[in-house]
Amino acid sequence: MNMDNIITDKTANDSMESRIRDVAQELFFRQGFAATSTTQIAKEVGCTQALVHYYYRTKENLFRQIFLEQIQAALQVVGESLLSQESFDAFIEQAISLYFDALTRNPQLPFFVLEELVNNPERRRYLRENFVKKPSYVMIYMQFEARLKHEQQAGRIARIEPFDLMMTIASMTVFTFLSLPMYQDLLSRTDSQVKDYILQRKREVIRMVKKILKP
Amino acid sequence: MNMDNIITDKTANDSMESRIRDVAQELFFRQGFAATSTTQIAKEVGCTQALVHYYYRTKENLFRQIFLEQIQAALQVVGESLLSQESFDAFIEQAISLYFDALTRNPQLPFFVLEELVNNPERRRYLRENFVKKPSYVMIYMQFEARLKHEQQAGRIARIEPFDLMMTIASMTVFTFLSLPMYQDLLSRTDSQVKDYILQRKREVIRMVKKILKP
DNA sequence: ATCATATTTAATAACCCTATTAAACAAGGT
DNA sequence: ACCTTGTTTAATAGGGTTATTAAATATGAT
Repeated sequence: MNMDNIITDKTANDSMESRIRDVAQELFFRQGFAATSTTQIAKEVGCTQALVHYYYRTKENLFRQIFLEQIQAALQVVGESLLSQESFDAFIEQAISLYFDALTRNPQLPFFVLEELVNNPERRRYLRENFVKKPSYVMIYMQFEARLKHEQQAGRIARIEPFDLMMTIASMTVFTFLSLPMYQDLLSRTDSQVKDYILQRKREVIRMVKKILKP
Repeated sequence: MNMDNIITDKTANDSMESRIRDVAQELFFRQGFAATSTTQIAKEVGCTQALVHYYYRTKENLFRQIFLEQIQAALQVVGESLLSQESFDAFIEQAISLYFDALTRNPQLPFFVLEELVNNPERRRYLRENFVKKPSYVMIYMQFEARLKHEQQAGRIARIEPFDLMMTIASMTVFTFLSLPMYQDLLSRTDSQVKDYILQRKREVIRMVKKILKP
């Protein structure tokens, strides 16, 4: 592998290594870990299956790399939203909007993460070791908690546990995208109708959360 | 297969056929379709793998049977909750409570249904043909819609689209259980703590939905 | 006791899967 | 031109997978 390569943006790089990574990601997203084979990945890339193993040695390895990157990117969005210095209401609005936009760009992400965490204790352990323990991620939550408590003491918003607020926002955001294939298919919606639906749902979620937060 | 069998309750019946079904359900729930093999099912039942195919011919067949039963049972709960003749607020409270209780008894159900519907267009088509079209299920939704509109015209609750209200309740209920393994594992909670958490979350969801519905 | 019917097993065909190995091929440096 | 290093392929070991088949075993009815 050429480590002198100036281009480090993996998505822009079209080397075999990154093409395998990209195709693998797409297939893991669509089908999950168990239903995706290295043979299928190779076929879709247009190389031999041995090459997939040459670069990543095992399927589990390839998966983990993608998995961590995705989780990291997702947590990044959550972290950034907390940097807002505006009023709490504006911050909540901005945060929800940011989540919706991030997931609109990557609608399969919630399911991908869920699938591999729900029925895989080993991966949850891996996640706990690599992220939840990390001070930076603990800090993000504590910051959110402090800010909420502060607003409550000032009487500007209603009493609600920080964890409950977080879960409520996560629920409504994530579930919108989890149920999207059902929405589209069962109600026979076009892609453009789905886009409108997401925007409309975003507005509605913001409205509802604001109402919940009213003192 | 003995069709004269008086016992029709499948869970109480310990014939090989139903034992296979029960074990298969447990494994499909825990691991999903792709990660579960008929060999594993047979091993857990204590019979040969050929027997699994003798009764159900294909793995897909066995899966579908379980899948339909579960969806049917889930929709049953939704339907029943609408029979309530109490005030709208009481009805909402009762409905959410019912969903939470149903899922507490069967916490893997949301993920099981999701897993197989999200990345399987073929199963979504199957579901649409078998359920969404059925007049009884259309009726359930229309009943809910009519009742909500009626309350709104009377000025007793705030303006909100029936679909949005339904999605909101579904989001918060379903997501609680989807995220349960993460909650338990990442925060190192005991089973009893998890139980308390579910109850607490149920109360909170009811409280929030009521607040959203306030005029 | 016999016979039909239902249940269960052993054996196997015909795959597909992961991972490794050795050999072929490219490209750049000297 | 040659050698080194990195890339890619063909071949294959050693599994596991679904599904079918024929043969063995139970069960119940007559």
